[in-house]
Amino acid sequence: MFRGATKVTLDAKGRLAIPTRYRDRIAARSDGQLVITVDRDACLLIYPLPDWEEIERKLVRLPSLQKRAREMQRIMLGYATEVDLDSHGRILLSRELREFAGLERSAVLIGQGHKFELWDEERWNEKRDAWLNADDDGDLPPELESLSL
Amino acid sequence: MFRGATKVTLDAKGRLAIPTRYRDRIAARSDGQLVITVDRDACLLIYPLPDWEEIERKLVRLPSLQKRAREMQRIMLGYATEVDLDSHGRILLSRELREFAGLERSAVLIGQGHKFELWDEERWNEKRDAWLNADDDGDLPPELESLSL
DNA sequence: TGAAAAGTGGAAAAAAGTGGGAGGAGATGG
DNA sequence: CCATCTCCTCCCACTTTTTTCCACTTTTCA
Repeated sequence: MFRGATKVTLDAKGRLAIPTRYRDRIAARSDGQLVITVDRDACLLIYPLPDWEEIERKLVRLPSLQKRAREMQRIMLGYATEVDLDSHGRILLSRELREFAGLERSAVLIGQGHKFELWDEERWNEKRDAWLNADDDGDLPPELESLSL
Repeated sequence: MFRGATKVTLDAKGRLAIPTRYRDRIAARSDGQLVITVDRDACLLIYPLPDWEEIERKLVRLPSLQKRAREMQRIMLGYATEVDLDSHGRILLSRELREFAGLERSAVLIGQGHKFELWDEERWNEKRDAWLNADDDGDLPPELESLSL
């Protein structure tokens, strides 16, 4: 399980150092191979290669007559880029991916189970605050209401 | 069961000494491994690893189509950070977590059953006073009204 | 009041992050 | 089709951060 939020910085060439605590797991799972694609919420998704391949199989099987499904497929597959960790544990984000997610220098890497999300720091803070402050008296899904933390 | 409120101080590196009376129980339950994440009320939650893993299982099972559920999941999993007690019973709080909870130096550690809450002292005092002074004649949920203390 | 335990801070060593430069592949235009 | 230029990639070196370990201070309990 990937967990936890880490502030990261992109250098002038668009390189991003993966936090050390994740590297062993990535090396073990996919020998340092990752796939990056885009998400609806203007962030990037980063998967170890085998996990991505599973997603990909599901995507391809989507009924391609449905408009929404085709759109999803086009976008997620279309942006999916395979990258390797360099000798210092960094990955290179293509210009296209950076532009899509509005990434300049400061970013936040969020562990989400079997994948990561990468956000421009400012966008992340805004979204997070919006989610936290959302007033949801009464309209919380029952599964969530009853979840005692 | 963790109980009681303790004033604690963070040092310049963001380290926090766990009060001694809890250490044996933490060592027994999780060999000194804790998971820290964030709460909606701008404080941190601290769980022994096995207790957190149970929460995590529940979170992952949430219906991921529901927007609110996904948001909760993103934030709680996203901030969840695993830490170990050092040789002096201290844990290190990452910059990200400290910033989220507005933690500087003075903090309050609150025992809450199977977890702890960690508050910036000033925020805690304000919130506590606000809760105590809240006037809620009649609009308490029935579960609470009928609870005889 | 003294001894022991806990709390606190700091220094040194190790590791990670960051940036720059050289070499090479591919693109572009003559 | 070749020459040249640009962009990308790989590698090295330096800086900063993190971690670990130790020492001193403060508190607690006998």
